[in-house]
Amino acid sequence: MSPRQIDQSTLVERENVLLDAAMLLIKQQGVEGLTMDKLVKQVSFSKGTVYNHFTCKEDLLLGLCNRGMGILGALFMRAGKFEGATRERIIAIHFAYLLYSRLYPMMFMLVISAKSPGVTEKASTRNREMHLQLEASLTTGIINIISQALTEGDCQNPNNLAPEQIAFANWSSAFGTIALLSKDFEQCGIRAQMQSEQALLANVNLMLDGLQWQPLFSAFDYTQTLERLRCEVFAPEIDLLAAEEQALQC
Amino acid sequence: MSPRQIDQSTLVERENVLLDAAMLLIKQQGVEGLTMDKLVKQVSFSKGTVYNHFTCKEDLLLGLCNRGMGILGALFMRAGKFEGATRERIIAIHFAYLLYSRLYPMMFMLVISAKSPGVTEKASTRNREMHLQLEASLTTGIINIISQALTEGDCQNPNNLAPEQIAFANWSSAFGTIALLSKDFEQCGIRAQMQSEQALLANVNLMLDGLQWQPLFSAFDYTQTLERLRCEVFAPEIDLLAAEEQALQC
DNA sequence: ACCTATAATGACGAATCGTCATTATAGGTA
DNA sequence: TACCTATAATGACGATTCGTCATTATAGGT
Repeated sequence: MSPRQIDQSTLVERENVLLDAAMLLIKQQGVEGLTMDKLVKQVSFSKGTVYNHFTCKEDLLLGLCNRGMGILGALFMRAGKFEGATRERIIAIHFAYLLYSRLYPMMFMLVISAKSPGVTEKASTRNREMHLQLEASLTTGIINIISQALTEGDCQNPNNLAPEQIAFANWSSAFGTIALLSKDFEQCGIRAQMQSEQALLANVNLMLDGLQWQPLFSAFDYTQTLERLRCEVFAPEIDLLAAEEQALQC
Repeated sequence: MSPRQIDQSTLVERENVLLDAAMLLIKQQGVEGLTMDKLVKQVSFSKGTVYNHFTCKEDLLLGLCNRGMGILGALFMRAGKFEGATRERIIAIHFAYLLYSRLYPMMFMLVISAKSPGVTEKASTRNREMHLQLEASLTTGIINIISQALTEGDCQNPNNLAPEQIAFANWSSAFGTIALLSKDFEQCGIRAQMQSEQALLANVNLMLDGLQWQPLFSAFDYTQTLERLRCEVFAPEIDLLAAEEQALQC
């Protein structure tokens, strides 16, 4: 009547094994290097079983994207707890996004392709719903800070934008900046990293100045905020990046 | 001594035939639907000849991307000639970029993948160089407006950014906004279009306000600028979009 | 009429995706 | 214990795709 029922925990275990292997393959050979056949070879079970977890390659990609959004959410959470002005907290979130894009460049890019109809249509309902949920979770975190800044008067918002519009402006700015910067990721090295951070800081501050979000860029030393973020909040991630760079020796 | 020399003009002719066919395939079946085999079937010559024009699929994609950047450059040129304040001209360029992304959504996205190492490495030197050249041409067009605004005092630039940094901020903002908006392109319709335009306008104006680029958003009716762009400068493109929409009946 | 350097062809091998007939397995039953 | 069955796992296979390269065709010169 109930033969060979599989344990739910081993199921998620295996899914993690698959995602780990896929991330490793991507790290080694790029997104194009990720192949279902290769993935099957890396793993202790067969192709059919893999396709039992992910209905198709697109579904796997969306699964990877979702895992990344989970990681990003955790980073945002820590950034949102930064002790300082609301504007500093927003900057902290932008910084977290930049860190994420450096730690998992391919996952960052996956967000784009995951949104393209070619992927979304083919992926499983489960992963699509999870994706929407994760996305909502990320944005509400940001909107909370914005709402607080609006009510407390930090963000004077002269153009009377809705909180969602402000969140969208932030997201666009960060996404665009990082995406365009990411082409320079090849030229890695501490210097390129610093330049990325400076460019990100410049762009986000322009936008926040436009919102009249106090204190304005000219009235506060936000490089200090960045320094605190590097040393206090995100020290582990910074170390991890440095270690990776050391390993690559470039 | 010189048998069977092919005419240079037929060569570019054929390349255009190939690019046309590729664009059509993408329009019909998405980027994933573009296949070298399908492309060969669509044109009057054989696979070997196709591979004589484009060394590999990535090279073809970069070729498409370059063609798109040429089109975009032409749009930017017209936008830059908009008669009005420098701030209006910058907004005109953002608007041109949005139009481009709506006219050729896939080409807009190609810029991202064309920059990924997986594509760049494989593409031919010729197309890579052309890509860099086109990119430079696009940015200098923008930087010219920025320089003018700086010298004339329109752009007060309180944070003392270099013109290149300002150009990067503009590009990032536009790119990020449009890329994030493009997921909504499926829900086409006039209303979605208007919303996109409003969102783009809101974001770019935040950034320009941050630069203290006169006249500030609160001191000028920039929806009027948009209206002029729609009716005067880019009427043909607007009509084209409307016609496409009519054809799709969605 | 013939020759030759170049251009065009498309059959092919390798690699990929996803399927599905077959095999293995864990629990229930006699 | 021996057997049965519903579910899980397997991997060989067909269908596509990419890119190559041995073969064929062609335009100009002699």
